[in-house]
Amino acid sequence: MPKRQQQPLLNLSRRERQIIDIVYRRGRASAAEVREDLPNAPSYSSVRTLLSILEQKGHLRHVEEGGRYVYSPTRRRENVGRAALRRVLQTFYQGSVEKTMAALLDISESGLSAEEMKRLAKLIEEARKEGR
Amino acid sequence: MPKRQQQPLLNLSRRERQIIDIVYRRGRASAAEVREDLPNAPSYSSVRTLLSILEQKGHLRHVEEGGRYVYSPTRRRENVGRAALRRVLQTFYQGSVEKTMAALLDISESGLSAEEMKRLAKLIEEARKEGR
DNA sequence: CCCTCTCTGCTAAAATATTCGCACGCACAG
DNA sequence: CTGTGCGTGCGAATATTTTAGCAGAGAGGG
Repeated sequence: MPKRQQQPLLNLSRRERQIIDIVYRRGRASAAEVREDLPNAPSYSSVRTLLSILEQKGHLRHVEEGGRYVYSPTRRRENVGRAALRRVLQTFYQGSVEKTMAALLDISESGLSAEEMKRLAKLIEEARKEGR
Repeated sequence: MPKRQQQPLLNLSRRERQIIDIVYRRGRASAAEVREDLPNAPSYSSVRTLLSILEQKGHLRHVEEGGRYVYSPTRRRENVGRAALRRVLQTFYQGSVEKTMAALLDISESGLSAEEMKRLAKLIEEARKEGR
């Protein structure tokens, strides 16, 4: 059985990380779009090179669309997000889900709608019932 | 006003990131301890070099203790954690606190105690009242 | 048909990061 | 006092990352 690497994304270089983040945020993106979002954007050429590398490493795939390449992640956003959450949880909140959630609530000054609050309360209630 | 960099930690190289993560997890650590936790650990000498660099960049500080250097983060774990959370939130959950929390609950198969559940429900309730 | 624009693949230089060896200082046991 | 163990700082080789230039292909306007 091939040993699965737990956190492939943690092995990326700085630029690679920035780029893959952008692709995850957007869902899919062309080289030009990625470049738009890059801080201290290098040349178009450089961006393309990095995208190729990321594809070669298996993190991205592309489809041709109107003559240009549009990239998207190979791993589901959901799974990668979970891994990232776990890392934050362990690194900054000593593994405490409660602490992390408190921080999360704190972040959202922008406001959770009453609707969302309700659904969240329900989620927690359910989790409790399931004895998790 | 000096322009404050939003995410200094995002500008770190791979090794630097690994190391600073370890220091945050442990709270404080000597070069030897950091080395223990490093995947594919390089020589002790290399670890020390990286620690110095991180200190020079302002991410770590050290105190001498029993003749050796013990490093700790300069920025509060709390703040850095929040920034990291924000990033995950934006990158993988489209900025939805609700989605992120759902994922967080999902992660914690290990179990939240009834106590924790209760406190969480309360937190959410409070947030709601505050109309956030 | 020809020119122009935008894209890709390939290649190589430049910049950074990563690694480690060596010399020196200090504490302590013998 | 002297040798040994452990830690630091410095300097430099090596490896990786990052950048960008150049040639060729295809689409579309005039």
